Amino acid sequence: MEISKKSFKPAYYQVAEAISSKIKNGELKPGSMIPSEAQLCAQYKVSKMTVRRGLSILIEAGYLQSSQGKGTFVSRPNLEEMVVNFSLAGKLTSKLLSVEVIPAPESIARKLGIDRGSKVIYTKRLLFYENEPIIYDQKYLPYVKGKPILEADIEYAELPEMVEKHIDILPIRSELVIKARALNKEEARVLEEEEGKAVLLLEQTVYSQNNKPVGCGQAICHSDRYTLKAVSHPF
Amino acid sequence: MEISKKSFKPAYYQVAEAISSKIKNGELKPGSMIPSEAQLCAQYKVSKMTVRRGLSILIEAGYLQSSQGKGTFVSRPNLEEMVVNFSLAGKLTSKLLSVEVIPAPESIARKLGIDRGSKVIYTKRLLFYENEPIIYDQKYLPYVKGKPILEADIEYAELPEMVEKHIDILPIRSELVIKARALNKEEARVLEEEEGKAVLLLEQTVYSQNNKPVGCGQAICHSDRYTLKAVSHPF
DNA sequence: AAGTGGTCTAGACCACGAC
DNA sequence: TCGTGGTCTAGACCACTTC
Repeated sequence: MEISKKSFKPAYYQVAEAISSKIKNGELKPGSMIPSEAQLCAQYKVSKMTVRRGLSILIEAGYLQSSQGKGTFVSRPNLEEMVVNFSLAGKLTSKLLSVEVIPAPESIARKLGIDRGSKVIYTKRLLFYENEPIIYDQKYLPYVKGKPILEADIEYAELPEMVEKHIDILPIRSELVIKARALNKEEARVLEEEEGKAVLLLEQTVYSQNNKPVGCGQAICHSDRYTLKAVSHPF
Repeated sequence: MEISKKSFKPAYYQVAEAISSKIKNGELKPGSMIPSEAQLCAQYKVSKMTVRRGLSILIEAGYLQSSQGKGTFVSRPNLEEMVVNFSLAGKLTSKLLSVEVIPAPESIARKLGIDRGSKVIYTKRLLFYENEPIIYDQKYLPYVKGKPILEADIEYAELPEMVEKHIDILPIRSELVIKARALNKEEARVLEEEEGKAVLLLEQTVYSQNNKPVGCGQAICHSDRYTLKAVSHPF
């Protein structure tokens, strides 16, 4: 009825488009039930697997919700779950300020689940955009004896990459806590900004397979020059 | 070979688990190619569609990457894309401070793509956690004549919901800009906090089908009592 | 030509909900 | 019992990459 087999778009995608456009233009309203899979198969002349694959796209995007035995229903698109792309690098240039092996401060030891005073690698980086300092980035990871650290590897590396290289563990999960805070004296000096200025603070922790923290870091972001953006999961 | 048909977990899920555990324990290393779909079918004694469905889970989570004609390869899990659940409500209680129809201030008119001075609905809310004010929430949406606003609807409504009810447009996309800022006098009074204190500022804009902005808002978050959390897309 | 991933089918069977 | 979504199959065909 509606699906063109000659199109470059696959059939399942066309099904998703057809239904989502009916939602967007109001033909299908939130709360209402859409035609059953069997009906959609007949209507679009495609197989059940194809219909289901199309629907699954819209389900994931939050446009639809289905429950076994009842049917598939239109829901409001999920605009509360948003994706933030937390990549400090990209267009920024990077300058490595220092790399040290130090005894873990209390707060870091707690975060990493290690003994206070255990040795950790502590790196400081400054990230620039067009020669202006934007982000002051500090990372901590457990120090493993006999694993030398190459400064060249650190300058542009993100936390997960450093963990993989220097602890030889593949991080598989990451958490980010987003806060606001006032700049302290040292941070202000590094970021060329006034002390006490409000800045974004991004605290990242990465975890290994066993849910053990294997690295953490904080990024202090000059708030006039950098903002985080998040977007709802689109279709 | 590995898949139990009696398990409560569907076969495709077991395939995903089997492969992801091989990645996590290092048996399959980033960069390396995994067995072809045909081989996996033979190994696990399941059909191609089932294998592919399992793989697609890991592809979406960033563990795998496949390219037509070449193969499917292990990649580092994507830890840069993180999901932040931006729901102000939930366990918070809400108090509506005011609802007004006002001429749009310059900044809001620009955000909403309307003429400066056009009428907008302006709502102010205060959100509490255990009787402490946490978030000062302000919203703006175009005023539509003849669409009365029920205060009861606003007290707990989020922006997309308000837009849907009062402009009769279903918002399908949302953007969030996350900043840090110092509290001004009015905000400090409302949040019972000192003026100049650093706070998180969440600026949300919601869009209609045609990518037209149909509402915006800002949430000022008491930073000692509230932090945003984001997590990497897990499997 | 051979091997890879990508799409699609027609139908089977199951689990669940409403009647 | 019937209609719904959820899983799975065996095989077909296509598009792309490599040799």
